[in-house]
Amino acid sequence: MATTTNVPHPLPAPLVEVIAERFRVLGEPMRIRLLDALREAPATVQELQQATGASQQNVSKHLGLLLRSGLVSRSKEGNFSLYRIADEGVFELCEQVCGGLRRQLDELDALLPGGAEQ
Amino acid sequence: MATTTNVPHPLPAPLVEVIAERFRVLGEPMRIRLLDALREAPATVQELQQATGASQQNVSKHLGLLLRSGLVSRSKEGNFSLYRIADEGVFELCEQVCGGLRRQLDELDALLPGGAEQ
DNA sequence: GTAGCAAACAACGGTGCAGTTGTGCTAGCG
DNA sequence: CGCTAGCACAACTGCACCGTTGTTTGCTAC
Repeated sequence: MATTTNVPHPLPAPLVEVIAERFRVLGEPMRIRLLDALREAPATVQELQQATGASQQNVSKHLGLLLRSGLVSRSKEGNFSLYRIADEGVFELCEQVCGGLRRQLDELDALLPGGAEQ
Repeated sequence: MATTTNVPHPLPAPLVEVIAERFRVLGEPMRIRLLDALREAPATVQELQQATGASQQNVSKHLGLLLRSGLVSRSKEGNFSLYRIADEGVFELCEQVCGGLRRQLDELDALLPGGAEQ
């Protein structure tokens, strides 16, 4: 368990801003898709462009934001730029979000009288 | 650990949208502050208003969004509305974000020649 | 040097959201 | 019944951001 962060309880104002900013970076489907595409292996802008179906400029723009946020890293390979995941923790974040969503669905299922199976 | 979500690797498009939406809800400092204030105990709009320093309408608006997202729940107590955390998992999310930030800071420290202690 | 490709940068409409203002609704109280 | 308090909802304004278009930079090859 690497979650030894012991966040102070009355969250200091600057920390709140930083946390919110990180969440906001992840609050965009395109960026989630880019991170998901990078999960298997590092990729160039072209490959990510094909994987997401977005334009080159759009992909490059979101990658630049992810780069500034420290979620991905870039390495120039000759004529190409190779992007790779810099913080593997994002996937744990996504999984935890999915866990929360699953919990909500279960609660809704419990409210349905006839049961929701099938 | 309840994080047994086994997210599929090529994330389906609708799931991406849902995940991003949840992140976007958390991508606002005011809402993080509200959740943090609710961490100790359920509270009314007034108490949260004093805790955050925002206007009553603004607090109510963000609480309404958190309510629709299923992160908080509401219970009418006579003349007051009592809000409480509905999904405790958000705090784990915040802690993991803080863990990622800590990792980035450590990497930056390692790059500083003279050492950054003190 | 010139042509060509990959990626980044800059500027621009369009959209969505944050915060304010104003109002309505329900619960308690004299 | 009339009044006040607490909260939610609707309309509005300003701003920030998403995605596109056009252009520029850096590198490779001829």
